[in-house]
Amino acid sequence: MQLDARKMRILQAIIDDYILTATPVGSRTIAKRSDIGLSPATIRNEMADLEELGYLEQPHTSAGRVPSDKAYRLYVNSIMQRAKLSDAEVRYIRDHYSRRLDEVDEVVKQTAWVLSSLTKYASMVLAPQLHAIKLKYIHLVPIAEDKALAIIVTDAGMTRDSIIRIPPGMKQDALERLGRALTTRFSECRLDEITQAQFNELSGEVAQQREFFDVMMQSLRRSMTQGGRNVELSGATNILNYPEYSDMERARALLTAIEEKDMLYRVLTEATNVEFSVRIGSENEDESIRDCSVVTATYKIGANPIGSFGVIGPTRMDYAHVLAMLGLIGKSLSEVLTNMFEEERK
Amino acid sequence: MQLDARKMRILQAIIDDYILTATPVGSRTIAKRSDIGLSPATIRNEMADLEELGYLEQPHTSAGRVPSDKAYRLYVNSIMQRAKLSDAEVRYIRDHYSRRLDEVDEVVKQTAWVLSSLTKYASMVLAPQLHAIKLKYIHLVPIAEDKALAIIVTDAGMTRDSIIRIPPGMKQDALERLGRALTTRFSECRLDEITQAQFNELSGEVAQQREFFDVMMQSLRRSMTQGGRNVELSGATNILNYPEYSDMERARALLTAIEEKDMLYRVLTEATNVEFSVRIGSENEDESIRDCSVVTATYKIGANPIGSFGVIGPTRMDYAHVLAMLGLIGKSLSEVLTNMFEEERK
DNA sequence: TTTAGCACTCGGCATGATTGAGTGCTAATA
DNA sequence: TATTAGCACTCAATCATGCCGAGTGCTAAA
Repeated sequence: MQLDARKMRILQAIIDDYILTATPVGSRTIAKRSDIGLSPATIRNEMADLEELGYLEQPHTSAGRVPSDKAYRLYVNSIMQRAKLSDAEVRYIRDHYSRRLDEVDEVVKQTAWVLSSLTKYASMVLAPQLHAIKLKYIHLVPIAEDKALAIIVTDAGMTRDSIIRIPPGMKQDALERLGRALTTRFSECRLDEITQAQFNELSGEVAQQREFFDVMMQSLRRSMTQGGRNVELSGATNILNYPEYSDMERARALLTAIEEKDMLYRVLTEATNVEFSVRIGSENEDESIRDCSVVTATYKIGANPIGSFGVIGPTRMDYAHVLAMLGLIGKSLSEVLTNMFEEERK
Repeated sequence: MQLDARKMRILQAIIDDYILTATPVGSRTIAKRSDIGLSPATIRNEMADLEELGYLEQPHTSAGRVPSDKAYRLYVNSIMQRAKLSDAEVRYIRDHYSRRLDEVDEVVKQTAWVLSSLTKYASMVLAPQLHAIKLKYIHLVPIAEDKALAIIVTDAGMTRDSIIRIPPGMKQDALERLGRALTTRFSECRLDEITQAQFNELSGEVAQQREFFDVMMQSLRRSMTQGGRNVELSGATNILNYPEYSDMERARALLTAIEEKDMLYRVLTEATNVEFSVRIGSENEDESIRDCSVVTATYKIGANPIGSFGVIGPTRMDYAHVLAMLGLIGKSLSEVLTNMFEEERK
């Protein structure tokens, strides 16, 4: 069902106004806008049509109209124009990412903070899913009679290490051979996809070291997974500023759901598959955020999408603006993280 | 100014009632309690006295009385009896700490969760301040031509390691000598107290390696400090359940202050000096929590107090009960962490 | 097809009366 | 002298009431 141009314009005007004011908008308000040039009565007729088509809703007779989720969806898909960030915004973001940042945690927190303070919505950042990154080398270096250092180097130039106990009697050259064998077998594999089963496929001398292998993988995997389920949150209380949450019960329900983080983790991991995602109200899987919108974007290390981040806010969100911000922040975040690991490689 | 026994009993009755109901308590309510045996009129006289002495406050004429901060202080210091946890509570705590927990982060999160879900207040846990822990050994082990592994072992049996580049031409035995020199000099020192100045005191061959030392210390310190400023938060939205925060403005102000975490970090680091601490309303340094109470306790690794944790809630908090919980949780937390690092030593 | 006009709806707000919990004071009582 | 009953008074909370204004739908005229 295609809407004619006039209905489109009226709908857009209603959405624009509602995003700004959060109060149901009436026919007079729209009529007064210079660029429409129709009387309230005409607008009323059109509005009645739009309501019938499911784009508008009336909280009660004698109130104005409110855009429905369907309207926002149409807005995001067809009406909305790409927004441009203000100079101040661009500078703010640039500034925050040009600072010295040398801990992943810090960058993640920073991002959450920048995002929530710029958008005034609740922001969330999924920590990098390092376990999803690809292996390049495994080195095994003896450091004492019964201990060795296992070092893995990944795709993106990141290294992780871990001290492990080695079986008595294992000599340096055996260790080196094992390292090489593992490297040829598992190079290009994702760390979380390396299983015992795959190890068992290996034969010869290497196959003897199964127990040793298990311990090593567990230890390495742990140091990669480190904080991988972590969701950094910022500005959750921002939502208390929006009149749609002036009702305590609603506010509490949403805040509680956000604070739990489980749900956010679900939403964000799913969102790691698409560069940008917009979920409006009832489009959300999760019950507790069916009256909010969630907008997310992904970030990368090198060329691998490795995590996602975004905001939660009322459905009358300024989608164009938020998307523009997510774009720039995602770019900056990816750069910083990529540099961080590249540098580690040296 | 000592209160006579009867005033004491009346005050206690008022506090008990107010903690339960959060509504100003009147003379009739107290008189009806079987164990007092006085008429409302008498109680009124006593209440007037207590008000004059600063233990009670009246929100307005014709309302009942509300205990003042001073009253709670008296209650905590002199009236309150040591509370006993219910079997269910003890079991709940025990259960949560007997699970397999092998990441510090996890234990910290767990603690915050247990605390907030049991108390129904907002809970906070300061991550272990590992930089405050004492050094035992420094080992330096060559692993490649230009790289070595620096390993430190602490007091509590914890180890941390870090790969560092070594100056060209440095041989294995020189490395070992340096390690020994550093160990004798810095054993028993806190990691965050080792400065370049102290290094400069060293003389001979070792003193040549100043740059190398700097890099190493920085790298080690970073891996110890890891997450040290972190404050884990849980159940912040619990405070929305208390009628004292049914006013949106107040609720938002408090939630925002809590969410910021800076203030909590300040409060908790300070609280790491005393085993238990109770700060009632205006006793709090920080403006934003002058109408709450903060109760904290410390936890240890081995014998070293290494962090603290606690709750934030309305001043009419059930102090005795909360303190009992903090006691048991602190004990469990200390045990788990101590085991964790002891085990690492093996 | 558009618009002016009109009757109608309904939430929000100010007003005012009522209620009830609680107080302080005074005078009687033990 | 300490306690208590009685009474006048205060004040927040609650509820009914009426009014206002923003907004609608419908009809008839342009």
